[in-house]
Amino acid sequence: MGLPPIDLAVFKNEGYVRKQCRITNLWFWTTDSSRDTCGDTTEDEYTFIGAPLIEGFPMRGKALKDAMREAFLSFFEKIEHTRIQPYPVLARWRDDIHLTIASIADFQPHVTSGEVEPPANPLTISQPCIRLTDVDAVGRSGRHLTTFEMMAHHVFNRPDEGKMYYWMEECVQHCHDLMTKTFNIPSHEITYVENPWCGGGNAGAAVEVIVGGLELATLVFMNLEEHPEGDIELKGDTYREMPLQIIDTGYGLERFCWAAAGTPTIYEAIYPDTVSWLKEMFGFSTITSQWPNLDLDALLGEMSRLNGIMNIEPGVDADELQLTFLRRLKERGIDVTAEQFSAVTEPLSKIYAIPDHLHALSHMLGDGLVPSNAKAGYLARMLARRTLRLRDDLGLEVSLAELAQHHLSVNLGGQVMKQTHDGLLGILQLEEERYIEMIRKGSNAITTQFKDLPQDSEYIPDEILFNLNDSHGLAPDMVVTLAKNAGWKDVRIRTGFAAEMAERHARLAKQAAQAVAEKPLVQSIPQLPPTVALYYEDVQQREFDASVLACLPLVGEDIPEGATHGVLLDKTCFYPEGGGQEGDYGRLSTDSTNHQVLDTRKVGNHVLHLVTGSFETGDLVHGSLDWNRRKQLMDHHTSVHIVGGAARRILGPHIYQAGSNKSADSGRLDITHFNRLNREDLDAIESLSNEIIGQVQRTEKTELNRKDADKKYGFDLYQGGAPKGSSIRIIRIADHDIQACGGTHHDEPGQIGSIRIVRSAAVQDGVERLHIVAGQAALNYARNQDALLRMASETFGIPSHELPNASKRFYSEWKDQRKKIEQLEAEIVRLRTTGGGSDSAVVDGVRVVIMEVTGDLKKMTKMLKELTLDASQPSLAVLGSREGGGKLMIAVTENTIASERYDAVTLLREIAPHIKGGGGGRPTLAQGGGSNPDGLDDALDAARKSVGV
RNA sequence: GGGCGUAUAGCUCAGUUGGAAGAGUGCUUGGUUUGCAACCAAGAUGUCGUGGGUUCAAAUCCCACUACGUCCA
Repeated sequence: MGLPPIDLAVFKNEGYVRKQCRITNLWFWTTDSSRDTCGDTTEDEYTFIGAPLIEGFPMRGKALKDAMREAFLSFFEKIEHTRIQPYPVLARWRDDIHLTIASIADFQPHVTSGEVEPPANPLTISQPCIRLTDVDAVGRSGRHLTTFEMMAHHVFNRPDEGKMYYWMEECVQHCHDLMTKTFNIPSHEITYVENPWCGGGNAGAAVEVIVGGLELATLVFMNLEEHPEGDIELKGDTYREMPLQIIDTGYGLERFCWAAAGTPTIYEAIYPDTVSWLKEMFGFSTITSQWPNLDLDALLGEMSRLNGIMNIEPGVDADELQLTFLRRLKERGIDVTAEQFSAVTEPLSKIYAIPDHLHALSHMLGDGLVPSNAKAGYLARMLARRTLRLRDDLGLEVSLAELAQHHLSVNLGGQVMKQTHDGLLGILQLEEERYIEMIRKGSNAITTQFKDLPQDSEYIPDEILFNLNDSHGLAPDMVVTLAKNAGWKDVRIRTGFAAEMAERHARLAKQAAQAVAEKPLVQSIPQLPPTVALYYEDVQQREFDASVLACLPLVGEDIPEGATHGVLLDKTCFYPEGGGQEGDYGRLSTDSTNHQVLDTRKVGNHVLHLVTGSFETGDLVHGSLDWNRRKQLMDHHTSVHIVGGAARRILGPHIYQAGSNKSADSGRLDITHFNRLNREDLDAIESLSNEIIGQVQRTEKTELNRKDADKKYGFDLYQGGAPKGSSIRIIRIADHDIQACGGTHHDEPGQIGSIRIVRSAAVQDGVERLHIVAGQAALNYARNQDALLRMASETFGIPSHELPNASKRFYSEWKDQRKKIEQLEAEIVRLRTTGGGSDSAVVDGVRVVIMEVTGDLKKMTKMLKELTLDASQPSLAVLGSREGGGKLMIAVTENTIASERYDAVTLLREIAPHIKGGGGGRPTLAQGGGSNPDGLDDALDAARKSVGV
């Protein structure tokens, strides 16, 4: 069974009739009984371009958005909806998405699952969203955006608890009233299309609101959840009703603005100042003035209309697409040549995309995101680089920071964000520098990789393009530009390459997605009540009595050596590994048995003690913690919070925890930051951290439900990642650091003693790892450092404070002396070979030197250079050494009678057997070694014999 | 989270199948010219990122680490 028709009284009262679309087959409601398309098809063109459908909004840009948003929100406020402030665009409360992609994302997963109360009910909101999936179409299509605001009214009904606010009838009525009364849209311009929605395991009936060919809003009635035994079938899956019935609406703020402005594209409605600023900078008027008869607004308007009804598949050939456009424009009375078309639309599509990208960047960085080469930060870098390329393609002489500054003041009205404006511009300045560096390096990579490619080549081999893109960040069309500058005048990309590269990336991503599931520690956990956690009530407690509920043999791979069983108790003060804090160790004992606890883990709601033997179910056990370890873990965990807060105060509001680990030896804290940290930064953070230890008396630990926690502290609370469940445990160290955390912490920060930041390392670009030691570990670290210094200074026989200078001096002396030795060795060779001694002879005009020397192959090479590199004295040299099992090296002077007469490799092969070895090389230089140094004399004799001296 | 790549002179980078460590620029000295720039010649500068391994022989091949870059999710 599918969904029943959406047959509402409100439609009939407003004069609507239900019809089926002849193109999409969807059912829709309209006041025009002759209408046979639903309004959102390949035959329904935009009707509002040049003829606005929403009246009363003469302004443009930010003022228009502000007025439109206010009209929407106050409309719903008047009918009992609570206005909610927008959430950040960085979805910190979720671990499945980086960016807020819809208003409902604010309430997923905990509110939509029914676990947590919504902040208000019903509520209205205008939520800035970012979607990067269609980033390629932005600017080209006339309507695509990466950033938009989703205006919404949401309702969370619980009919089983008697909480029913409103459902379809009222929802559609509100929507219709808004459209017709607030915005004065005539009823006949509005169609309501029935189109069921499903996604993420939920589904429900849905209505699309189409005005003038543009989908302005969607009303979703989410009351179904995926279930194998469900009796409702949608798109191949079965669903059943769920207790929560949610109204999820989405009204596109920018689309409303467009419909009110009637501009050729959406960008002129919402970013008019930026568009004209960039047009002027680019010199757009000099292009259009070539063709005074060209009606630009008509052309762009028709383009948008065509884009609205044409389904442009990704990967479609650009030339072919252009021909289609030209043909269809001509049908509509717009006569434009291919040359005019490209000259106008190409720069414009770039100009349009820039403010959109800046808007997304401003929001992301404004929320404290740091650009990076991985995760969410990469999305910001990608947008920054796209913007820079658009700018470069247009040849604009303006920095990214200047563009952003313009955007912040013109399109965001100087809005205050989490990140400061200076901080934001500074980050973009850095990004531009990296971009320039990437292009510089990329140009080098191109000349290297193109080395074997003839200068008149037309196509670049696929492998080179893949490689340049993936390893050097050079998109194919960028490669073409750079290659042309470097002398390959005719290169271009073959058709279909872009699609193939996308496919290749998709294939690789698919392979990577096949993640390995972790093996469980035990076969299965029996049905038991959750373990009572004593470690929160009193973090100082180290002894307790409990009864054994189950003792299970361990089966997983990730178990400590010696552990055989996992023990479940009714209660425990052993902290299980979690939130980056390692598990407790200790001992469990009864009167008769006594086993070590080698680790503690969490399995569902249960704490599993990994022990060295078995207990009987029902045993009463006494547990005792390895207190030194626990104390040290708490030192490190509380320190990590304190250091994180200190870093935020010293480095800026973008500091966010990207991960952490606390072991007995040390703590690790990964923080987001746009630069490498130097020792001065670390010293400042370290000093502030130690001040906090002295200043803050108590660590405040509270438990709040999620709704109140979000309201009170915001989303910076979730430094350690998105917590599960409706109840949030909050650790507050005065106003210095407040975060949700499930770990064990000192009641008094002073108990840590001292904190040292040992060093920092880069985990990835934009994420810096701080290594921390605290308490006893800090002391141990200092002792170890002392020992290292002591050992080193004992070797030199000097006091440790002279180590830096002494080591510098020794190192440079070592270098000088090594050079001296090489020179002397060469000198010895020279002396032994020029005196006419037994080592040197002349055979038919070729000097022959055969002698034993000391040293390895490297040294022998130097000597050979001395002997054979002088072309005025043709020479053959055979050197032998007893080092390392015996070495032989033979060289002849190149391009002389010596090299004509003698072959170094042949001679080497002839004599090498005497030292039981082999070797090889080139005819003028051969080297080899063996395992019988005693045979060296024989080998050299054999050489003398062969040459005839 | 996964893939790919890079690390060689002060700087920017070549280095072919494992077999003699290179270029450009900068530096020093000398010369020519001189308003500056420039030109010619000679010379100096190397832990081939670190640590292991394979080999007679490693900048080169293998492994680990460190630093950096880049693409995808």
